[in-house]
Formats: sequence, structure tokens, C-alpha cells
Amino acid sequence: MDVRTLCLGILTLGDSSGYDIRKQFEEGPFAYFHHAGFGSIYPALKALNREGLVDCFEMSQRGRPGKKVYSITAKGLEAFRNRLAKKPARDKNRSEIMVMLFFAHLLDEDHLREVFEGYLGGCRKAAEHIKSLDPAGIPPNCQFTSGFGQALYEAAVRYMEDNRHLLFDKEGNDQRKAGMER
Amino acid sequence: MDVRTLCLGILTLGDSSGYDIRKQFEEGPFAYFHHAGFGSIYPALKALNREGLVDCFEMSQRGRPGKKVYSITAKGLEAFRNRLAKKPARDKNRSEIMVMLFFAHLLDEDHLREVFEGYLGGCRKAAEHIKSLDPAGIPPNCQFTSGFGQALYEAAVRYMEDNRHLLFDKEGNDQRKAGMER
DNA sequence: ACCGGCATGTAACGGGTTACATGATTTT
DNA sequence: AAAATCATGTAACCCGTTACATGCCGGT
Repeated sequence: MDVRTLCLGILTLGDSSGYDIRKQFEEGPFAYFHHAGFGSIYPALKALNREGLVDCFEMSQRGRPGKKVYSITAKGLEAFRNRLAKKPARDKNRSEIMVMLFFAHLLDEDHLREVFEGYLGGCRKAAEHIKSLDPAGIPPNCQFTSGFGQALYEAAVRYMEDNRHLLFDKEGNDQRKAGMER
Repeated sequence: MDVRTLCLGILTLGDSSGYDIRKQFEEGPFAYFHHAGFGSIYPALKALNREGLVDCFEMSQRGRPGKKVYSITAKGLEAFRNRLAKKPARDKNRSEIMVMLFFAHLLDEDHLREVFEGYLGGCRKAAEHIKSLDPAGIPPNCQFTSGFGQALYEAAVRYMEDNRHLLFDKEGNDQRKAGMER
């Protein structure tokens, strides 16, 4: 699913600017199953506007640079619905970290540990973060997807904690303590 | 991580042809955190060969079209090691299915159900598949990554089974039911 | 005075996907 | 006889990432 469509989707939730849409990709519930940067969002919004799928209201705030707030049109909503009616593509996951862990035997021990801890930390943080934005005020389908992300991150954390000995079996087997320092 | 590097990595495990490398992406332990098609693998191998990172032995089998078996060189292994020594990029997950579930309210009920069941079935199959190729004859780091994939798929299945009421609340959405079953 | 956050955009580049092209063998 | 599997490859296209460019505001 391209960024154009995703932007359209986000705009069904309410008007937003390119900057804010990007924040939703970074921090919002979308973060866990998609990503997009400015370089793709701004051109996408421009194209959507050209095609009449979104309207654009330029709000010149005093002080701040002019904000462009986009709003989905009836035509845009229709287009998004049509897109959702198609069969979804398979998930595309690409994890460099897992590739590295797969080839752990070719890595420097320190680097391996650093990568591992970094990833574990990231998963913990992500799980925490989703939990923090959860207070049941959100619609159930949104609860589902954000809960899904949380469940996966928690599973990842648990698995990594329980199976680190498969990667670091060289020195003493009490890895839980060894991993904590540094 | 580009397909070139991934091919190099796979070739550290043993000689292989483009066709076989692709099978590893589809069925092997890599399937759960990366994907690549012919269109990227063949050019990648060609480039790697041109740069002296892999050797190529053409085996003309009778009947079958000539098979090109690639073999990593010392220079290639060195290059791969160097690549692994760098900091890994963040995971890039893109799941169209989750986007669709997020916008479940905009989907036709039947289609939603189809998408949901299809995905759940795929996760079950994937988890089973990983479990099937697991008989402990493989090195521990490989065990780690394939176990990781399995753990995530199992978590996904569990979560979907336990929380489907968040998406399909039309027929019997009471709290009673949610609490009683399973 | 400087840095981080707010705010928008463009252009080049890179790289993966898709579609096309070929052809023999084995299975149904 | 048709379909699936084995087997390799090219070229166009799509589209996302990266780097660059600009500029104001608020806090330290």
C-alpha cells in the first residue's frame, strides 16, 4: 500500500497537515505496521489534491510557517473505500537485525551484544509506548490493531529474554544478569 | 539490507543457484523477515560475480536448463562481514492487512471476515511450517531466529483468536460473551 | 547564540516489483 | 493436452529514501 493511500486513510480520521501525518506514522498506532517520511508524504498530498481526492486549506499562523491542512473529499473517501475492497498484499517484513542474528557467528561478540540489547530495548519501549496510549477512549477496531502491535512486541521481548542463551552461549550460562550491565 | 547482501549471506551457508536462493527466501528461515523475487536476485548475483564477491560455475544438466551455481569467495565473505559490522537499520514492517483492520468500519462485513480469516490462517500455517523444520539439527543462532519467527506468529494467532470481538461486534457484542468464551 | 522543534517542499538516486521472454521436463 | 516445476534473464516502471534548501519560533 503506497503512501498516497495511507495518507488518504489517515485523513478519514480527521483533517491534518503533512507534518502531522508524519507524526502519526512515527508515534501513532500506524507506526507499528508502516512508515513514511516527508519525502513521500508531501508529494503524495500534492498529488491527491491535484486529483481532487483531498482539499487543501492554507492556514497562515502568526509566527509559524503557513500550515497546509488537508481534508478528504467525498471522492477521496470513495477511492479509499475502493482500495480497501481489494485483496490485501502479503505482509512485507524486513528485519536487518534478524539477519544479523541469523549470522551471529560472523559477528564480533561486542557488536552482537550491542545489536541484541538495542533491539530488545527498542521492543520494550515500543510495547510500553503502545500501552501508554491505550486508555480505552479509542474505537474498538483501533484497539485491535494497536493491541496487536503491543502483543507482538511483548512476544518479541519475552522470546528474546528467554532465548538469549542461543546466541550468547560462550561464557557462563546465567545470561540474564550478564546482559543487564552495559 | 539489499538483496545483494542477502544473497551473499545465503551463500555463506553453502553454494546455491539463483533459483534455490529464491526458494530459501520463500520457504527457508529467511521467509519470516525478508523477501526477494527473481527480478532482484538474478541481477544481484550477476553484479556480485562481476565484482569478484562470488564465483559462478555453470552446470549443464541434461534435460534441464543450465544451472548456475554460485559460490562465495574470500573477498565476498570479507565484504559480508564488513556489512554485518555496521549498525543495522530499523525494522521495516508494512502490513496492508493491519491497515485494513484499522479501517474495519469502512469495509464490507464479508470482505473483512475474509481478510481476517485469511490472515489468521496464514499465520497458523507459517507457525506450523517453522515448527516443522525445527528438529534441533540446526545451529543455535539459526534456532534463535526461526524460533523468533515462530513465537511472533503464535502470538499473532493467539491475539487474533482472543480479540476478534473487537472487530466483529455486530453479532453478540456483549461484555458477557467476550469474558466467557476462551 | 545555538539547538531543537515546527513546517514545507524538490530532485536525484537507488532499488525492488512487475511484466515480458524463453524453453524443456515432469506431473496431472 | 494442459499445467506445474525447473531455470534464467532483461527492461520498464514505480515509488520510497536521502540529501538538499528555507525559515521562524521558543527555550537554554
